[in-house]
Amino acid sequence: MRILVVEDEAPMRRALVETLAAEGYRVRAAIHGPEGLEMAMTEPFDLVLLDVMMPGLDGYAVCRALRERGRDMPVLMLTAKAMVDDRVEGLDAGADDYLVKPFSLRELLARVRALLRRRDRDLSIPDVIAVGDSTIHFTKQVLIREGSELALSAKECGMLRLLASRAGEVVTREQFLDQVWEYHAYPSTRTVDNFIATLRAKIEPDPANPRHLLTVRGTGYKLVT
Amino acid sequence: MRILVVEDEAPMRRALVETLAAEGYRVRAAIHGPEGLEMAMTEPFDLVLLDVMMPGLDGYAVCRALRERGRDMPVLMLTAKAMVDDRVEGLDAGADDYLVKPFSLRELLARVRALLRRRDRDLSIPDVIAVGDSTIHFTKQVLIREGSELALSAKECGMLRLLASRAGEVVTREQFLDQVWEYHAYPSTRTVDNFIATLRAKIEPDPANPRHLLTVRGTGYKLVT
DNA sequence: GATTTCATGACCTATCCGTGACACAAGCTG
DNA sequence: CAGCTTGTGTCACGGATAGGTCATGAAATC
Repeated sequence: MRILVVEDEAPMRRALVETLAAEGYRVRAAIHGPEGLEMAMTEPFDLVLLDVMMPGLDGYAVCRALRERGRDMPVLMLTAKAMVDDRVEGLDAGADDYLVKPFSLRELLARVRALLRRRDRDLSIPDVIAVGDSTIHFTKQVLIREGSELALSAKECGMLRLLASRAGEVVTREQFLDQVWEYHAYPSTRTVDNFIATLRAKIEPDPANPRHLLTVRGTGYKLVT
Repeated sequence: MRILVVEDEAPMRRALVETLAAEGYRVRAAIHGPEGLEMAMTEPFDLVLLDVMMPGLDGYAVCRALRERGRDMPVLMLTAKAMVDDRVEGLDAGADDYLVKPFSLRELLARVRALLRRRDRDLSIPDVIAVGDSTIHFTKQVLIREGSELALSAKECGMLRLLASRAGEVVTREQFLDQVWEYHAYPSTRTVDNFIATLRAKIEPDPANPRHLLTVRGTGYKLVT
């Protein structure tokens, strides 16, 4: 398996290359966006590891350019930010997965393996989804029900996105905190419950008897569309 | 779960030990690198909490020494620095996760839980399994039989997961309590029997004559798919 | 500085879990 | 084979606990 690493910071680049090479991957490295794009266009790679924060052409731009030119190999973004908004930009740009710095080497390898294993599965979700009689527009951050438009806050939107990406599956409170909240912000798990309440008030016809945003006692919540 | 704390500053060390102990973890502390290394090599720990900034043998060196000697328990680094170079050094050294000071104790606990859980997940079984004419979805926490969907409680799901990961083999009541229940909860072994009964009611066509969830008298239970 | 958004704690409720009691089944013993 | 013993099935009740909800305050955003 051939992997392209695009990372401008030398120590991190070296660490990535060495780690991946030690696992038996054939690794090549680019030191900035344009070089990475050039290499990805002219050589065959099975996966691209892309730092978001680079001077000049950043990770998003490189990824977008790749997709526009028809390259569909999985792209794993390395970002210092965990906010949903950034993920949205990355997903729009065509990234397949994210790794938030600082990350462990094991985690990196696990993600790389996962992407290579099921590379043709589309992890992104549509920008517009239907839940019951509601319609949710993620980029607009609104929910439309019975003709009226309700605004969704950033966290509400992030929670819905996570739930929708794993529709029918149980999402734990810790997973919400990991994925939706900032890397360093760790509110109590009760905060999650409160957001569920406000989401229910907006989505459910009868919030006291939820039919879409279900509680799974002892574990978390799940979304049934 | 046993946790080793290696931290030279007394107030921080005390805070860590007390917080973790209050959560029910069995905690031991070392006041400098060599002592921590010695303890980690001679006693069994499930996780190591390692301060980076210590006089003499620093956290990176301790971590690297542990890995070189074959210890592979998760290591959580505590660092005051968020610089890339330091992260890279930590990755090289074999750390699994980072906490950048100052951090909240809640965040600490969340990361500890996450690291400990990651190990349990390696009971790698498929997300969907078939038992008799039932289908079990673990991430959805449901059991489907004859077209209808039955909810599984957290404990029920955990017991099934353990049984399935060792299909055909006998699982003792003690093993159920160890793996499925939380570390500080230790109910009587009869509780296990009760859960078996409710599982049979959901899985078995004729619960009085179990064909899949079999009793092994004097030992425990086993799952035959 | 006003308004929206987020975080926390307290109180209440529903329910799931844990226990003990009893009945019954399976082994063992003589 | 009868009787004893030990282990398991089942049931119902009480209590612990997780989640719903609300009010309050902090923080961010404009």
